[in-house]
Amino acid sequence: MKTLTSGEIAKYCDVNLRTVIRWIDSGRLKGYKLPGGGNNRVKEEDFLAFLQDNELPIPTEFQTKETRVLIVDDELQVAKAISRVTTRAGFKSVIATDPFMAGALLTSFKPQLMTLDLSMPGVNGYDIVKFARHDYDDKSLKILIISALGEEQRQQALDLGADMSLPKPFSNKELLNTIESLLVK
Amino acid sequence: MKTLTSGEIAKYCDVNLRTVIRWIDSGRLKGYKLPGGGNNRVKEEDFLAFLQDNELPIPTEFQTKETRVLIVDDELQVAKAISRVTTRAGFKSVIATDPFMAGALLTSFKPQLMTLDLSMPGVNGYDIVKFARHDYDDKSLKILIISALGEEQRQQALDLGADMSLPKPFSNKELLNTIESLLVK
DNA sequence: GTCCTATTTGTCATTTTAGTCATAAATGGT
DNA sequence: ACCATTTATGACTAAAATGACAAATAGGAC
Repeated sequence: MKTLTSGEIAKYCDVNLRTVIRWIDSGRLKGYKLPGGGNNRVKEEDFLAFLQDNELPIPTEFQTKETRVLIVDDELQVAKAISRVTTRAGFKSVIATDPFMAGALLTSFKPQLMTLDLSMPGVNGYDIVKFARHDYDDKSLKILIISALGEEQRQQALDLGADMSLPKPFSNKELLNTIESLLVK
Repeated sequence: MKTLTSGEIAKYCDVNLRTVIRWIDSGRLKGYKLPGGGNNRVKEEDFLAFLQDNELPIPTEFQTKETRVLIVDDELQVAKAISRVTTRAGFKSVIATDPFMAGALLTSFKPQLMTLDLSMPGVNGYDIVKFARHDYDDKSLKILIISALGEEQRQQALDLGADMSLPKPFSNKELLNTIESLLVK
């Protein structure tokens, strides 16, 4: 069970240490004292409850991190099919049907996984993989290639840094298995 | 996460503390209350949003020192020509030659100004303008249309929310004057 | 322009809360 | 056991909240 010191809470809430101690002493923030001389400790769950009850902003470290999936495919039907699977699996899913939106969503939505159709008009899918691996800051992004192109082209994308590939057409089960295998940490 | 007190905001906005508290209480300025007895805190980002929304002057402490320009043009020669002018004028300049990069750089580089070529293969320039005006958070982004298309098409982009347009070809002087007129605050 | 009204902002006194400082104690690591 | 860092505490200072009221401002109507 993770606990926090008064000083840590002070930093998280951007207030003075003295203030945090007063919150604890007054009972507004539930905590307990160590035997030694009375240093305070607060259970993480109590801290979170405290933040919620008082409508304080929740530090990014404590935000429940949902898993986000970005689906890049110019065929809306295909994209929606993928989205249905990922949404049902509990992932927050967003669709980009053109390269501009793909770029915009990648850097703003910051997904943990991106499914990428290689054959989109206007942009080379390989370039997107290259970008993600060289000029994008989140190297942990998983890239799943979904393409009707041959094995050879899909392999090329893998060589550039994509994590897996799936030929079109695919079954929902295949898709889900592949995605979940990529997202286990 | 940096936060501000009501007093700090009062100083920044050169208004009375009482007034700031009323702004927060009325919901005009988003903030939250500390558990103790209700001292207010405002997240820095909320304060900046508040300043922008109400077109208040931004204190020097919060001003972004450099001005960033994103140049979207699939013709690298043209893009570089624009970049030379903007860089020489002291702006940090970045080039996107395809729509994916345009999207990625718009949301990560967060430029104050974007020059946009309307006729790029793969994506409709109008859609980019629409995105910037409807689904993008920084409404203060200036959009300068640069296009060889006719007056009519450029006007259409302006109707969608672009700030100015410049026909191709253009002189460096024209370009610089236009950009600087857009960036004066 | 003047007058009127509604709204916003500022002032003041008071109470409460938060921050500062110095000192002592506890904690974590070696 | 030792040391560096962090925390607790009390006393004090600074800052913020609040209500009541005054002043300033904006917008209409004339």
